[in-house]
Amino acid sequence: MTQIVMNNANKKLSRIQLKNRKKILDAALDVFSQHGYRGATLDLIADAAGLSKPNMLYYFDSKEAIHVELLNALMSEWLAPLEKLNNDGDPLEELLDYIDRKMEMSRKYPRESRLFANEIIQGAPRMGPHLVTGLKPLFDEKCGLIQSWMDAGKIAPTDPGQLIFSIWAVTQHYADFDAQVKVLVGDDGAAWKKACAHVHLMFQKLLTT
Amino acid sequence: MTQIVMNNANKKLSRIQLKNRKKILDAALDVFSQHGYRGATLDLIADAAGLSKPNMLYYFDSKEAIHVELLNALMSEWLAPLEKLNNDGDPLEELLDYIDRKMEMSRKYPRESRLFANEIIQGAPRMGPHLVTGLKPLFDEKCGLIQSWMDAGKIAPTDPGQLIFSIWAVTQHYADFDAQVKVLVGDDGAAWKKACAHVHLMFQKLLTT
DNA sequence: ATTATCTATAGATCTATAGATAATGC
DNA sequence: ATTATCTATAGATCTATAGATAATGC
Repeated sequence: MTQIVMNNANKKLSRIQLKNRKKILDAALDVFSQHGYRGATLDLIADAAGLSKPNMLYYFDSKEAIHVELLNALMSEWLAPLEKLNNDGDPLEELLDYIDRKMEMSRKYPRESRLFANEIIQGAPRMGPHLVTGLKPLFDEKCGLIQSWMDAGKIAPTDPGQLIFSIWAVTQHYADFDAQVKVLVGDDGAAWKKACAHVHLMFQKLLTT
Repeated sequence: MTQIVMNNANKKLSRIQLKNRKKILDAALDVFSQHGYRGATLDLIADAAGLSKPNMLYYFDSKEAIHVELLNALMSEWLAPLEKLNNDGDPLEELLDYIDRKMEMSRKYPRESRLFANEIIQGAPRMGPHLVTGLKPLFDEKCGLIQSWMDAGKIAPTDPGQLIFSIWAVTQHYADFDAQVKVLVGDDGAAWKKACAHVHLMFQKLLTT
């Protein structure tokens, strides 16, 4: 199941290759994030990409290859906001900025959030190794940083790992559970502003004494 | 797609009927919550239930009928903890109790949480009407109650709806993203206690001034 | 008599490939 | 010459049903 994909970077791609691969990946992101891996079909993806099914398989070896490519790309995009968290500025500001960035990502990239959520909910069958090799080291490093801030009395003490979980949970909720949020409070700009204000306030209180 | 299922309650079911339906629903909860609707197959469910596929379809008309039955049952179980939130006790205590109940449910019923999450992430294709008729009225009612507590100065002011979202997000995260939580902090009892303590603290701070 | 289960399979859907044809780059 | 696209279809998987047989309740 889990397979290493040699993403032969030294093979030059023509302009058409690049353009069509991009179209396919964008279409696949639509379809996989909405239907999950199994619910997605090559027909749906090909239609969305505006290509025939066999032509699409000229660009990618298989359905799984498309999915793996998406998850690879997603992992680095997903880690970026956390990577930016560092010791340069004021700890509280750093963390609140991180939270704001995550809210921004939820609004701008809900498909990516749902792709990830689908994968994790189903037990990370194709992403497990990525979590161990990519996410965990970064997570541990940032937990250490946050712990040092707490030890120095710069922010209120709590468990750093659990803090990160709760940030992820709250911010990604707006992308992943959008269908529910829409039913309950609508999805106009006003609701979104309330959401941002609430989330900001919540973590501000948590992190100050 | 969306269809009303007349769950003829006046048709008496034999003991075998009851037992086998229960076995099927339990197996289906396993399979649907892990693989999503499309990823689940009748073969997987029948195997898990210990019945042949045709025999299973003697008890339920179709794959979708099984899923609908699960979602129906889920909706009431899912609303129960929120329903208990009322004006009897101290507002802060009421809310913190609700949060503790939700954490408990995440630990005890992760399959139900994931079944629900799968459905919502994919746009609630089979549950949309349930959300409108079942969840929304209760949500609105409890938002009103929480708002009245805030107005009376019993708890710190914030948006009641967003408060409920953040409670759901944080508590359900431990069930839905369990695969990720396990990779990052393991899943021993110690990690769980930390989680409960963190979540409790977070909302306690949020709700007090 | 009614309820429950089994074998066999129809019919739909889905991934992937074979092999021919058209378009493009040098 | 190489790259890209198309038609047609093989082979696997999946939902659901038909129709026969076994088990159970009165």
